[in-house]
Amino acid sequence: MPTVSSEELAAAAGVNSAKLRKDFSYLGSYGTRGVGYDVEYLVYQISRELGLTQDWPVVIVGIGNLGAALANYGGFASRGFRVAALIDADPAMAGKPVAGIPVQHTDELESIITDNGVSIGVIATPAGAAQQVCDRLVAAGVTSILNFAPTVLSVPDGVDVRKVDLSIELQILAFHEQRKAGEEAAAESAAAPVAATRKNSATDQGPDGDVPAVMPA
Amino acid sequence: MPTVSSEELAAAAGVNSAKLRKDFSYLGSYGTRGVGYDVEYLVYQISRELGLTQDWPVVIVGIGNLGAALANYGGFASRGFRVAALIDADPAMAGKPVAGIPVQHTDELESIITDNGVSIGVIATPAGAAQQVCDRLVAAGVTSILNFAPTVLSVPDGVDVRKVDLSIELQILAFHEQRKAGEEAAAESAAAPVAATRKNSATDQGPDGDVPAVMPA
DNA sequence: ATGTCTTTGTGAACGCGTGCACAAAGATTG
DNA sequence: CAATCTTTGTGCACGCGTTCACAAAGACAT
Repeated sequence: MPTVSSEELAAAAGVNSAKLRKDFSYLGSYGTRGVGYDVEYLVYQISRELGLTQDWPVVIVGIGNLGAALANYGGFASRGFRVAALIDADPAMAGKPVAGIPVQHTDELESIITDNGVSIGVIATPAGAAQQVCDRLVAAGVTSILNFAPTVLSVPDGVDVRKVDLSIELQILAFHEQRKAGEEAAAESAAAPVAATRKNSATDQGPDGDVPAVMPA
Repeated sequence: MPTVSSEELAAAAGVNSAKLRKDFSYLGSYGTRGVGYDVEYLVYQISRELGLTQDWPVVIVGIGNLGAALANYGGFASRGFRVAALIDADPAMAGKPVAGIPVQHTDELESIITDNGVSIGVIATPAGAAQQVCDRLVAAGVTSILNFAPTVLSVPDGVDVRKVDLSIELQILAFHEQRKAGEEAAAESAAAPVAATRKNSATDQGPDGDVPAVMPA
């Protein structure tokens, strides 16, 4: 039976092993003392907790470049997501297959949501159409929305919205880039250490961490 | 002179006003006691600190759906980014304009980087090509990379990488969706409160916050 | 000018999460 | 079966960031 110790996992993830054990303990006691964690069982338990073992039908609204990119993105299926439908307002798109799935017209939105029991919607429309699409999705029963349009959506209580701003990551890189340049001509401005930049781990390639808490766009 | 108080800003952002004032204080003393912060001046100071007042030439490598979507994305220009070039390995793409910018062949990569003084590169290639493209970008002088390919890139010290995984946000939504469903059939599993989900503010639509620290993909 | 009122900037206290350190548990060996 | 060794699960202490609370600063009214 293949196993891993918290120590090994912690080293790989660049975190403290005690923290990792404590985090796992919230999911239950899945480890064996003196041995470690059964890899397969652990993966299953974490997958289950994260909802990866369920099948999540999603609809993508707005099949432009971004919508098409999302439809083609392979990472969805492996994470338990199933693209139930692609929806676009352009009648010329209707019926045309993208990533093997025929695009349907916005008129069908409500029936698609209902018939497929969709609770997660992805908005990849232009900014102007986003709120309207959002309202229709919510009215049809969607309770989670992933928004790629550059607008803050307003939704009723009980509906989750996550906004993805593709330029924010670039901005963070530029921020670091600027600091790199600044260090060469170092110590030009005396004090003002600017919200201490903490580096989590050497292999940190993710969002979160290293971003100032308050910094409006 | 239009001004804002830390109290107003804090309310709008859903944070504590003292924290906001302390954060601002790291940038210097830009407020006036009894009045607040001069909006225009504050915006300028924050913009400058974040590097938004500089011009950042970027190259986008891999002009598929995603690359094209990025090239068309309006949010870049307004944040100080300038798409210096679009690069693709497909010779058939060469010369074809995307978002008004002609696509150039991978052969030109090094000269483009050098000639334009590009320090930030965006990788939107398939997973298989990403590391190779990354190596060439770095060799040519790029020191910050935004990676949309589903691969973890390895880079030398001094080079920043940020990986954007479009499915992670969906996964977070699915996680919450699952918990919503679980609450109805509540208290089925006794204890195990699972890493307490903290909600930052009522209007939180952003990444960060509300995500478990350790949770491998 | 003097007083009052508002809001900043920050020292100090509090609270929470992280990491330490160890007892308990179980595997493994003789 | 006893002894030893490894690794988990967790109580506790420390440290850091958030929040409180207030003195200082400046605007504005009288």
